[in-house]
Amino acid sequence: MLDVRRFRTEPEAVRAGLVRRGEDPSTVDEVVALDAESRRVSAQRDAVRAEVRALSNEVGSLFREERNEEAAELQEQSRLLGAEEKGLDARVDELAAELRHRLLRIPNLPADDAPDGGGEADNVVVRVEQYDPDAYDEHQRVPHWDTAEQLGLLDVERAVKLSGSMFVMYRGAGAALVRALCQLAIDRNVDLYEEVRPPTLVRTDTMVATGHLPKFVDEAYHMERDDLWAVPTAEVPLTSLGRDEILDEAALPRRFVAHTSCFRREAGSAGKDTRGLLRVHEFDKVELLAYCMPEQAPDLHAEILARAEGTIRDLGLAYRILDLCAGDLGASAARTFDIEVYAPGADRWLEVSSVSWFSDYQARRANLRYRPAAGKGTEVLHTLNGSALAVPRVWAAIVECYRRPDGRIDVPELLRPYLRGLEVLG
RNA sequence: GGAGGGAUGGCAGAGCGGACGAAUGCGACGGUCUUGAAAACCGUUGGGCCCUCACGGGUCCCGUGGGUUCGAAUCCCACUCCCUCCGCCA
Repeated sequence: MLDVRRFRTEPEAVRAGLVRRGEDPSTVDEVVALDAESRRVSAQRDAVRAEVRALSNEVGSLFREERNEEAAELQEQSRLLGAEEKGLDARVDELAAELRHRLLRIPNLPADDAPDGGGEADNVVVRVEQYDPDAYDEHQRVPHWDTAEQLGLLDVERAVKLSGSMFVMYRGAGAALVRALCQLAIDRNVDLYEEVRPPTLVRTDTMVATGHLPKFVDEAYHMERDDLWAVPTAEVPLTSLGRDEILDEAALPRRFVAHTSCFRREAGSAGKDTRGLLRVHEFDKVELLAYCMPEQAPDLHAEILARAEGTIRDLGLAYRILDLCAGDLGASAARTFDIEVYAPGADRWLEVSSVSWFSDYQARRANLRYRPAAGKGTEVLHTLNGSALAVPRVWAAIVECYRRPDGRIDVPELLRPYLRGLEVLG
């Protein structure tokens, strides 16, 4: 959520930011008007209320002095004011709710240095690593869904029997590989990041804090009976972990790493990327997330990117880094770098991590604050996050890249300790 | 799931219709004293919103939402959460 104050103090900047995203900037005027009206009415309400309080105190002391008639007179006066106050109060609530409703649906402003552009095609390729299009042999040009089914590592057919399309089941060494990848990603980050295992069913507030609600209701699984939502990423519980808390400056930055299942309905993407592991409803992911002061954010953004990238690099996969343009940024993000791995079998670049800086957008929704060591009062934190490792696509890229001429899969060096020394899958 | 009890400031804990943003204790911070520290003493010590360059002022917040009242932490209703006991259970 953007700070309403920005709408009053720099409406042009807000408008410009929304335009860069391709959003309709007319909401800015609506918010400005609502905000002005809301403050006007609440000031009025406060004044009336102050008078009622003063009168009531007066009534109290008059009764104590047994000057009952005078008291009764003031009582009547206060009653009338009370009625007026009630009306104003209702109006204040109404305006506040309306304002919040608007603000919750307005996306974050892109960072100044995020590239311009309207969509995917305008994203800037920052660099490409470990990729040589001519280096792949025929045996690596087999899609993972074929290889993995043949080797018994993946059982999509039975997963569909259990849960429907876009659910998958890993089996044997394939299941072990999932576990190995998660543990690898956690182990590489616990030096600095606190390991957390959060709940994966969360309340509505928790989903609202990260920006997944109300805008993206259709993307989320909802348990109606208990009014709980299945998290689409550990970002959701980790962001709310500190909700409504005030941290000391000395405690910052706070860093967390969490492995969770992630659930996504993938509404609107029916028929797209449906083969194998390209897009699934439920998957494992290890997420990195940090709370920090604004001035710490650039360094942390670089740090999280470096860590996510390091794991992919050390797994020996080809990848590239994209700087997302304003028009392609997620609603809550101010700046995002995507990491995409190259899958030679599917012959596609697969997004495996989105490393985002959310400025104070999520923190304001979550009411995440800190107390500066110097000065007084509280400030809103900044949040950042990125996938340390998202299993299905990395799993797929490994199966394709490391496929040997005999159709079996070499286990990347890095993962062998996590697979009891296993060198070949299948 | 059944039966009871509870929710107040950083923590502990009073208050149960009138001057209560809230006693008291602890903690924290500042000061006096001290070579330094401790002890003692004095003082300060929540957050949101609005107005103000500022000083300051107004208002809201005693789990949440509603109600009664001139006036609610205090009374009423609903909800949520927590604790204890019983049942069930990985």
